[in-house]
Amino acid sequence: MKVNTLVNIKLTQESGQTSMPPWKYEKGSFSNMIYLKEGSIFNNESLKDSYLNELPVLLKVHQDENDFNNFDYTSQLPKKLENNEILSKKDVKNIDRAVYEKLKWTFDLDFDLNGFYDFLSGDEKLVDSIEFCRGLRLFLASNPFECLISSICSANNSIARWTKSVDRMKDIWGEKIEFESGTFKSFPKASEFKGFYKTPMEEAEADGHAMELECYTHNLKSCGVGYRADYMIKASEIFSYEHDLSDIFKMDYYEAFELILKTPGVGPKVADCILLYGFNFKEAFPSDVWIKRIVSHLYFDGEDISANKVREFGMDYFGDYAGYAQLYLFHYARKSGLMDKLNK
DNA sequence: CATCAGGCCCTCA
DNA sequence: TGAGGGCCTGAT
Repeated sequence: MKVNTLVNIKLTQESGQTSMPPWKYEKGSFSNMIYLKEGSIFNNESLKDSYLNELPVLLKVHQDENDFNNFDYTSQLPKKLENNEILSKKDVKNIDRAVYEKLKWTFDLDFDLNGFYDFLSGDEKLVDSIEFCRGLRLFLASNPFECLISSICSANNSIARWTKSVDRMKDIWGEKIEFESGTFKSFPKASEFKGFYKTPMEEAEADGHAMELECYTHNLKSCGVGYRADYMIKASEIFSYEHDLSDIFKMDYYEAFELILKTPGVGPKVADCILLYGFNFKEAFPSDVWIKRIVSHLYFDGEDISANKVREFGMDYFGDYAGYAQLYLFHYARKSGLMDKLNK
């Protein structure tokens, strides 16, 4: 299927947004398994039972180099459904529609990017960012819990490290689903996550120390998350028992911010990342040290501004464009060489 | 080998 | 209510 919309898929995938690691990249296509949760997908009762209204689908997105005005996508059902003639025409149609909705969500395709560029054009400090970032969009979470853990993992960490950690968690604990194009793994649910071992020692004790300690690698520390393992376990407990993450979809920004900020390992910057990349709250302005440096340089004459002041400035100055402004400022600074200059 | 980046939590004014 | 030290890992 072809979609005609301005978007740079590769740039969006590789821009380090904490919704999830980049998808599997092969021969110019990005692939990922997503779950369709719409209860109305199936008419067929046996399918409803076997998948509890969560149907895994492989989504593959291809874009020709340097043509950012359109892209192609295909979807595949799991192998065990492939030659399943019980799928009615109506089921197939419902699945196709749900896939397209998920695709639009993932790359924020309904956002009026050219309207945003009109806004940037009115700010002489931002107008150059358009050419450096053309087609960059939000990369929205397929799975809010994965976004929560990714975001906690990203704190005081590098993009390369947190993406590797999250991929490793999927590899160890994810549900394995076979597709014609290969095997994919899901991100584990909060209710499973809260039972994971934190350290090799915990894992070894549960196993009666049957092997050398270094052989135990199915635990959070072995994923390279360090001291964040504690935060992640506590966060998964909170969102298994006390709160349902999807409740955040029903809240306004301020209520959601207060709630998510109470999660261990989640401070103001991570909270805004979760709300922006996980839940599409575009008024969030995640303020990390880079945004702090860039905003200080561009709008405060180099004066050292606290992260909290930067956040307030961004939300106030950019309003509903705050999230996109943050995304564009970061990548503009990265690509234009401004970052290297500010790092001195 | 040492040093450093990175945001949150905790302690102490 | 804000300043500052320590945390864990991987890159250099």
